[in-house]
Amino acid sequence: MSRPKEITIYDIAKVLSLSPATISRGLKNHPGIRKDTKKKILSAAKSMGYQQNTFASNLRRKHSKTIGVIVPRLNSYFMSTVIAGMEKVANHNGYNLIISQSQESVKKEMAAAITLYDSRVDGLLISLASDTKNANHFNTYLNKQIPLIFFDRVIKVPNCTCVVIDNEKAGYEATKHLLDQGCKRIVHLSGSLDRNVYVERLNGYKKALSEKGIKFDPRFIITNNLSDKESSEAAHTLLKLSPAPDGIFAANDIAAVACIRELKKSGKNVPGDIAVVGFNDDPIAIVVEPNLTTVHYPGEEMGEITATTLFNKLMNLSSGNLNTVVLRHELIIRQSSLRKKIK
Amino acid sequence: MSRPKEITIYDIAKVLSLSPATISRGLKNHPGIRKDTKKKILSAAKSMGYQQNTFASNLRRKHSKTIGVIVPRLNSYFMSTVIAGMEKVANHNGYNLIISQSQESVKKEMAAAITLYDSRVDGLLISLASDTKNANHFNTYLNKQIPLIFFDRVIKVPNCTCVVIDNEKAGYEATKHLLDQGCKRIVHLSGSLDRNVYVERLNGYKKALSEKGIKFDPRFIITNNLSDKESSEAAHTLLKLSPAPDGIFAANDIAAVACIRELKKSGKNVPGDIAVVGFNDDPIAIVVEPNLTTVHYPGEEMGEITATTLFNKLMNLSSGNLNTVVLRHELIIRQSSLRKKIK
DNA sequence: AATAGGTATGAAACCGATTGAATGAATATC
DNA sequence: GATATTCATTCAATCGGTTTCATACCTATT
Repeated sequence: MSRPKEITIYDIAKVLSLSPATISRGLKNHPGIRKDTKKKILSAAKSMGYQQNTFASNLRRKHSKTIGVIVPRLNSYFMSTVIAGMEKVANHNGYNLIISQSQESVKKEMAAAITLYDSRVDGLLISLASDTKNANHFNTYLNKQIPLIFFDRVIKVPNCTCVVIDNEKAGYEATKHLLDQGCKRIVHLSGSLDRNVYVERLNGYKKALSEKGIKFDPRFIITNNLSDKESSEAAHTLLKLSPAPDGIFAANDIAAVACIRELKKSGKNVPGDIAVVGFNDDPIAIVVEPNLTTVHYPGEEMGEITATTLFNKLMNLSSGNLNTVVLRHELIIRQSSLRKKIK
Repeated sequence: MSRPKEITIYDIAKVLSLSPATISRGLKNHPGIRKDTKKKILSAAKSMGYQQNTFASNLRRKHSKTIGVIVPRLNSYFMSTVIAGMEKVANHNGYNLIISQSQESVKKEMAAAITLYDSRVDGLLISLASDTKNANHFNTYLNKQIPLIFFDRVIKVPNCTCVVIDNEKAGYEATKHLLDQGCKRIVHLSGSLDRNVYVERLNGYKKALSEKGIKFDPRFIITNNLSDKESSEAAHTLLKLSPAPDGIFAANDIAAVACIRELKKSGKNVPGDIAVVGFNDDPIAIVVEPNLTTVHYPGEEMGEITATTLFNKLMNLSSGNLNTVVLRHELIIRQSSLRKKIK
């Protein structure tokens, strides 16, 4: 019943009458080992069922071949796509991914940071919780010079790369598009204004308005957690505004779709009465009717690039020292905002 | 530039003039250490910024406090929800989650199994790739008695628990519902028939048909990868069938929604001409028009229960020895299949 | 006072791979 | 033929926490 004993390099050494040092070197293809010895070692290892003990190796080499990921939530389309991209790159480089959810809470984010630190991750990829105000809880990493990469929901920290899109520009484009469609009173549905992504989208919104000479009206900004539930409520709040809004720019697609659903229920026509633009290009965008105009945002690519940047940094490549990586985004115009023919 | 040195229990021992053994014991609340000594140790550890080296600990104790997860893909709503549930439970028990994607390929599944084995995971949670035929690549785990739990896409392996829903019953209910709505020629859109979930749903479909005395027609079974793309094509194939089908039972919601979209494009009325039922209850189900009738399937709960079962097994609780855990599912009836008033 | 029992701590081996320095053998150099 | 150089392998220390066994000290028992 007891577990069969592990095969170690000592066992192999004994069988081949060599020293453990030679086995270790042979196994990792060290140049100073003769080719036929290597071959013998490899085949013995295989036939004996040797599997290396990562702990011993990690303990000695002081790295883990593991990277940590902290995200607010795993179960959004965007986030799972990002992580799929990271996993691909990590796996390809022989690294493992340890994933933690902050559940949008700094407290859990701090706890996760500590746990992952104890697990001696070689680097950390982070998308911040909605109520995180600063990066102090990552100081242990900074002191130890363990690379930190922020993606999507980022914060400026010296020597840490951020991987983002140009949220302000995207917000500007989304809003400008609504204005171009003849909207005059655009509501912006936003998330926590502690987070760059939402502040910047809001700034883009403001910029587009001011460019058109439209005065910014704070009553037209509704912030919530952008969930289906709270956004449905927001839709009703927004219906009571007067003068009535004729456009909505929502900071994610879930919120936009919730609004469309509620507006339709209340007998409004989308885009006729109210045009709607979302953000993310989730799969629901092409399912909702009318199809949702939204900002496309390359999730998998963001994951891949974030992970690649980390590896570059770990290998001391200059490309790992970028301050910010800005990915392309694209406003995808569909029916939910189209009041005019596209010129 | 060099990394600041790590604080070890030896450093603490020196400062407090105690032995490393005492520090180790004090830190983990060993009963044989005096209370005030413990207090001293704890406070010194804290003020010196001690963080335990997991590798050293794992090396000695021969466990990793890490569990491995292998899934076909991360970026589906269902799967990310399952993993969110697992992460919650793991985190709560002080365990980390290492996640790998098989990308629906046995080869990658095998590679992931090896990597995770090398990482000495304490247990493995698996949902199989679409082309996996047997569980031989998990033999190393079985030999070492490392617990394996399969979820959703499972295979029978001695001593391994499976966490599933009753797919046959769900398939039966979905089909029966269509029959009750007056459908006579129901197409079943299925995935790889190497996978239990799809075979069982198909069996349920067959059972419902035979119960109504309807002869099973293999031309009415279309199998593909259930992606949006292939399912759109399937929709066109199915439109050419004669006699024309009047119902579709799709094995996931993505496929069902793709069908609805294509059918509508071709001028068909859903549910009037063709009633549609999906599987999974993805968020798109309540966005597509008409809203999709589908089998609800508790993702987060499945993740939590799978992880909990593993922990029970690790702690040798009898509840960890169940052969199969079957979760509740529910057919949620919405517009896409409703041709009659609900009685 | 001598012995037993219990408690708090320490010494040292151990987990298994890695690696700088040392060794020995074979080959090259003058 | 003696010395230098190269090559292949080994020695032994190291990473840092855990754990078994031993030890020292104190209290309780007779």
